[in-house]
Amino acid sequence: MTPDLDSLRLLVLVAELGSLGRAAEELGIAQPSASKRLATLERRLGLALVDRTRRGSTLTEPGQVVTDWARRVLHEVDGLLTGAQALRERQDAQLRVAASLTVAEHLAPGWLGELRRSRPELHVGLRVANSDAVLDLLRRGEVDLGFVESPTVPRELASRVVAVDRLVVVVLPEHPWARRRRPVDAGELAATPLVVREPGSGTRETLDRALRRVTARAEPLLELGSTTAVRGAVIAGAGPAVLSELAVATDLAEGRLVPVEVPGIDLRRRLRAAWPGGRRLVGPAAELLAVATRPRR
Amino acid sequence: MTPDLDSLRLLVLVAELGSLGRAAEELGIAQPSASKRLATLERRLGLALVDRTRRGSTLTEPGQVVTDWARRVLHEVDGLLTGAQALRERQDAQLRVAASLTVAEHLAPGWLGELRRSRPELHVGLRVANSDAVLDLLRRGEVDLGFVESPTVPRELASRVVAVDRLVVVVLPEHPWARRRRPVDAGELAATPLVVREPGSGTRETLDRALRRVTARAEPLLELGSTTAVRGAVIAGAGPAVLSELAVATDLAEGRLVPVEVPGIDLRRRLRAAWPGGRRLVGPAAELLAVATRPRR
DNA sequence: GGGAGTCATAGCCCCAGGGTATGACCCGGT
DNA sequence: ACCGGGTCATACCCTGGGGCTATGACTCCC
Repeated sequence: MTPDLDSLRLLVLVAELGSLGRAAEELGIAQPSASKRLATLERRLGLALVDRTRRGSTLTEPGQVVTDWARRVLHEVDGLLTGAQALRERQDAQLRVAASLTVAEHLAPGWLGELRRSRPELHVGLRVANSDAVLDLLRRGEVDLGFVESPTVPRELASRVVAVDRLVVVVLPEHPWARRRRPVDAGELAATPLVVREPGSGTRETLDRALRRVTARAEPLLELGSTTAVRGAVIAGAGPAVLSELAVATDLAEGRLVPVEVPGIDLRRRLRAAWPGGRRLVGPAAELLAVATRPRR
Repeated sequence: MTPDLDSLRLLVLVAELGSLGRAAEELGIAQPSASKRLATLERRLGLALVDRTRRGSTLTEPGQVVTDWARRVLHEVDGLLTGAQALRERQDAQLRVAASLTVAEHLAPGWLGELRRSRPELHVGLRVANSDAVLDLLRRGEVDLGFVESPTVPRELASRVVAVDRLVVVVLPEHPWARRRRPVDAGELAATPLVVREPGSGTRETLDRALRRVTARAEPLLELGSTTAVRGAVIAGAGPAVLSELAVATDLAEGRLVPVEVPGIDLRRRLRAAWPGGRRLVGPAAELLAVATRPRR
């Protein structure tokens, strides 16, 4: 029922090389194996994906679409694999990186993948820790570059903003806030019981700081220990929540969750790279920093 | 080396249920199988992902990150699977949909997945065709709802804008346009050889229309027959290109490509839903339309 | 009419991953 | 103190998917 990733890889290669045999060679398997593999993939999906002619194979019209979907799957898989490799080599690597959870989950795989495109031989080690622990690792010289989401970094470390994460208020599409014309204001948000992260988490702190001025704060509806738990509660219909835009980007894109604008409060959160000493970064660390600070949308 | 998808699914379930045995039950396999599976996944990735205690299993710190990455992979896989199912059932389904390639590749899987959340039993069939062919299918009554990217629809069909796709000029981060302060203007864009789609494609038409006023048009650098081919050429360093924002969203997010602002020209393209007759949509078609037109970012 | 290219089929073999049976351990209740 | 209910791991067997080689069918081009 579920296709396996190697078959998807094969499909993409066939699409790019135009020949089953050459795709097989690229994958390091024999041509008949590839032939059989592709046949079972087609059988599993119930779709004819490639037209086999005597002079090469081209995608059918459903094959084109499926191949594009397969590329997206493989892109995520590659992120997982490079991320896992970096986690595995966290101690002895040429470039040792530490990142807070938000950065590690959403940004680091992309950066590492991008870095590997230009420096395939570079071994990068990744450690995940909360922002304070990342700063500690930097001070003790156990990592070369860190990514934190805390608003300040101690003065013995150099730092630079690499991205701005925005917290967004999200509700289900059925929720009254999703349709409302008049925007929700800060007072109303504060007076509404929300699904939130536990106190002490970066997300919660940013929210509390943004609502500091507002006096009438409602009790939280639910306090949960992870971003995915909060997201799950919202989708299950618990109520509105405040979450990192990075964490709900695909939910927003697909309309599963709806963002609610709340004018007048600042829910932005700066994600920073930090490194030891006042000295200029050189070598691999500088390259990763360059990748992370590239201009975006 | 590459993990298989069922193991990733198992990992996510363990994370959500807190118990290996319950996850196994959910997957319909025996507990020892799940135990072994998870062990081999950990061996393959070289990471301890879950802490097994005598009263349940919880994720380790690397396990949390990997699980989140796994969720992203599975999300894409689910899109592929629902998409493939819809393609397979394109003829006899309760709701027959036709979509242009752009919509089918980037938007349809999400919509269908979302629709299936509320209506699990609904069979949806999907056909992929260019915009003109979609309109034909609608006129002949072979589909109930269509999605096109053409600027107009014939008056015997009803329609509604569901999304706006923006074409963006993209270059590699090394390209001079990526760093430049002074924006690129329409004349300069038109005078620069670009990697573009072939004449007749929707993307090319939108670009040509936007640059219609400009007299000095350079010859294309390359004309390629698919969006992915164009994207590949840009990444390989061929030169600037104009591509749908939907197609390069992840490239932009990860800094692999850099968008170049070109003030003064309109590269937007409206994606529309269309359906037969002046009558109001009812039933499944109306539900899908509602999903597709939900407010976004 | 070969030669170079495509892909499919046949037959063999191996191991990954499934299942059952069972053991080790922890915890809580009686 | 002990037993029952919960956790997960190990041992063992067996099946099937997917790898390989050898070969055939076919096309196109020179």
